[in-house]
Amino acid sequence: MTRSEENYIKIIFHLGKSEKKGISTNAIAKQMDTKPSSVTDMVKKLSDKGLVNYRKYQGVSLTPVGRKKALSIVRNHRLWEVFLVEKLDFSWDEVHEVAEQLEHIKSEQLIDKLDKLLGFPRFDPHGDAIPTKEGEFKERIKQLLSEAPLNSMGICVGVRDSSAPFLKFLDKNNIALGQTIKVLEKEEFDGSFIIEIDKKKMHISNQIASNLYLKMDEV
Amino acid sequence: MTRSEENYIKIIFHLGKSEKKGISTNAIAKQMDTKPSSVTDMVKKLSDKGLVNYRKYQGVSLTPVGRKKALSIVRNHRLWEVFLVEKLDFSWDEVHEVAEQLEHIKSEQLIDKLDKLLGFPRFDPHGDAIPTKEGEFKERIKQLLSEAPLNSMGICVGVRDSSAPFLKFLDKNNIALGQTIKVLEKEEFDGSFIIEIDKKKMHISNQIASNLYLKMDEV
DNA sequence: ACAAATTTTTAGCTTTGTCTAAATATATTT
DNA sequence: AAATATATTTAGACAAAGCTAAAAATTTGT
Repeated sequence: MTRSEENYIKIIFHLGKSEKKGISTNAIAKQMDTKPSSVTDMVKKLSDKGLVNYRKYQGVSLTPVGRKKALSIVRNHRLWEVFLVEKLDFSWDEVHEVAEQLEHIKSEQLIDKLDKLLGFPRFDPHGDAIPTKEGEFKERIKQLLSEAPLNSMGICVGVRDSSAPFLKFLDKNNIALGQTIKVLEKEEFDGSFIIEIDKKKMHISNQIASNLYLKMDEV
Repeated sequence: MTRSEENYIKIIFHLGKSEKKGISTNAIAKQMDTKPSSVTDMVKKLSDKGLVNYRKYQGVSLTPVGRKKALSIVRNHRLWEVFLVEKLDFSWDEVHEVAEQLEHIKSEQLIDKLDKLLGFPRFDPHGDAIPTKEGEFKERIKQLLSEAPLNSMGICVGVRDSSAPFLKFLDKNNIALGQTIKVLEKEEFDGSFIIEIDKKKMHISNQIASNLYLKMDEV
């Protein structure tokens, strides 16, 4: 598989998660930053190779083989992201571009050993699940902390209110993107929560909880 | 610079170390595993870009800019080799192929941080010097331990006699490829040596010393 | 249901890096 | 120094992956 083929497969995979029907060449073109006509060409090639299902004008979807391949690329990408953040002190938002290159390195041994070095992580720095070597993959959902089930765990991935006072509050309380948060209790009276961050319990109001996005395990 | 251009520059650099005159397209073709005619095409392009000096039928050499670029690629390659051996437990002889891919990843920040993670190593697992970020580079020479100057240090990189008894002897005495060896004393009477390995002194006969290759610093 | 708008595909061209076969320079031998 | 051998370059072609412009299919609006 060429690098370009791998990129197409990866993007079709990501688009396919939200869309149940065939993915349009237009949508792919937008993501790949290329023209729809180029996509048509490539999609035909991928179809000939048995990686996607394609019928003219009807959009594209991955075959089981294509999906397996896509999962492997996503696995590489996310493992490298963990490496960059954990071992090389990249920050959260600097890793994507580099991981985009590293994901194409071809060596099964390399990925196995990298996985081991990192302690077999299950999630990347953005809170997204890392597919296993065998291709198991359980997507995590982004949701508001206030809507998360009790006793669930997740990673803080974003804010709804990005006003200065709110961000200041988060900073003061050591709540940062990428942090693991466990939802312990909900007080029905005022909708406030008790959560655990860094092995410390803390109490947050409903207003805070309704403005923090987490990536939670499906429970 | 494309990946292919980088590979040409790298190979011209390596060939240029032994050869003082222009490098022939034939020699490059052999190393690149391609045809001389393809080399001619590429070499013209590199010449247009100011990376090599080229006159028809007269061979090729790197310009200062080309050399700088080559050193950067060699630096990447060797740093990745150190990473693979030190951090991922690759063995000595498994690293080249993977490093060949990793060397082309484009991110200055990545290499800086990798360098730091590895503790700013000066030599790769094969005992070859790693060019500095600034492009300083002092080549190491492979020579027999028996011919190394006193008080010099080097890395064991090969054997001249590869018979089973010799290899067995090395194994028994914990002398392995990749090991750092310091030459302490030479006994003129029988040509034997006192060397230091792993902070322990040991005595070896001239016969052993004349069959071990080291990469030594130029002194 | 039919015209208009949009999406998708086709056809033909470009660039990069390669190849083969033929032509031309250089090197070697006698 | 001429003849032969070897090395190098040129010319023309090809595959990959992209583009533009035009044609065809699908979807939308009335």
